[in-house]
Amino acid sequence: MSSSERVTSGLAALAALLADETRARFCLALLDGRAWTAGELARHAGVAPSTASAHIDRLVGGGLLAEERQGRHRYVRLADARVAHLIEDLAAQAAPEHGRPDGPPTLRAASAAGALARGRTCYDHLAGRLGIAVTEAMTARGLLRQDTGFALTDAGLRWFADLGAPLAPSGRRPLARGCLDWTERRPHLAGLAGAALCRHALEAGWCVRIGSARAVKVTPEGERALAELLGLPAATLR
Amino acid sequence: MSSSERVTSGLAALAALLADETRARFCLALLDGRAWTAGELARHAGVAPSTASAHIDRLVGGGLLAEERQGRHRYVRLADARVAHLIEDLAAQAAPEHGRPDGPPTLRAASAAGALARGRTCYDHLAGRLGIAVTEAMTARGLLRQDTGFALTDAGLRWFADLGAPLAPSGRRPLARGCLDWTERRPHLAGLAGAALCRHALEAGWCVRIGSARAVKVTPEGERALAELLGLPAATLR
DNA sequence: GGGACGTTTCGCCGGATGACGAAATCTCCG
DNA sequence: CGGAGATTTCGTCATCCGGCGAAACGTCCC
Repeated sequence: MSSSERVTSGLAALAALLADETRARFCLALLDGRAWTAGELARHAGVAPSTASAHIDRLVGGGLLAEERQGRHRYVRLADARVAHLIEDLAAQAAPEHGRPDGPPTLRAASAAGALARGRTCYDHLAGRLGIAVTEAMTARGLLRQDTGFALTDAGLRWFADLGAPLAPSGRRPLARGCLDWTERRPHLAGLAGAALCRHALEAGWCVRIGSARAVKVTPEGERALAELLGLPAATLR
Repeated sequence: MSSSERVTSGLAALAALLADETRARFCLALLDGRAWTAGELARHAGVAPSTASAHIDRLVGGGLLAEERQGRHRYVRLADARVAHLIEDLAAQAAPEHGRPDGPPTLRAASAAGALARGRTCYDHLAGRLGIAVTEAMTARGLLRQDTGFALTDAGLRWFADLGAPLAPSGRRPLARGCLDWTERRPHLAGLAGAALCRHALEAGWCVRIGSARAVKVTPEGERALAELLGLPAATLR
């Protein structure tokens, strides 16, 4: 009983951390995987610095955020991939049903900005249309198996090695896992492989971050590489 | 902006549902996968029926619970497997670090009640030592692959078919997924396959529920079956 | 040294929320 | 029909919590 007692209050306490709009906004912003300063978060959420400070205290205390102090700055980021995944899951569950009416918005999107794939990062891996497209292409090529769960195949392991980003099982984080995309409603590749792919994509110039949000856009080189390595038609990303 | 606005409030609202101890207790109780009446939940949590009623309203309204009214009873259960998984994930994250001191408790447990495996159900699949043992045995036998993610192998698919519980991909729920066990700190089999296995185990008399909690114990027939089908030594479950 | 800047501490205020009990509803069953 | 039991509605109360601004504290840089 006392044990179940602890689990109950632990769950409630953890949920309480995310139950406030300001703290929720902080966490969603931090899903970009980078470290933000306390002041940046305060401005982002539109609250006073003192208010933000107290919130950050609670989030750090609750183990959701990790902090690193540098001089007069207080940098915070999500504690680890597991926390990031948890927040993504919650956001996915909370996402409005968004039955997308295929009216003007779709048409406008189709005719819009050239090489812009509606992609974004989700903590440390690719998400959005781009993330889904890559994940589907890998599945179609037999690099990833989604029919019986979510795992890389041996061919998938080789593919990463050939890419120059060999995957080494490390710690508790799984090599591959599906992360439900809350805009596309389908899983995209997460886990160590997802992180490695995203890192490689940014380093190799396949895509670049745009703005301060989590958005990324595919570069021409990226289109070529994805077409060659995964058979992804450039049109898919536009 | 308005979109990110909605996501933020959605996340906060969802978290707020679980941020109350009483509601958290309800949800954890409902993890046994069965339907409880409003009164049962009220007694379980030690609150007045009127209080419980209001909480259930909110949980149902938030989509976490599904209700079914039968006469003067109001039955509620978790809305679906996804909600159950979310709650398990949160509980796992919130679980105290539980560095288990291997003193008396372990010794006592080792010498205790004969054929009692410390198993339990997690919504609709097996968890605890039993769930882990089964998952590990399936992995060792090549029925499940955990090194590159978490997925059944083709041999695993056949194993379920041979068992008389063929798996048919259905809807959005994945065939196999890892569910982090918050007492064992390792993933056990969840998803459709986990549910099928648990259902089969209960129907075939491999294990029976004990008490009103989520605990299950393995029967002698269960020991025989698990030894034969998975090479699980009976001692593992004791 | 001194000013600018980022962060924190403190005290206070107003709104939100969970708890209860009493009484009203509703359903079942004798 | 009428009583028993399950659930809900309503009014009330106490508490908690997030917000702010002012002032203090540290660090950086001129």
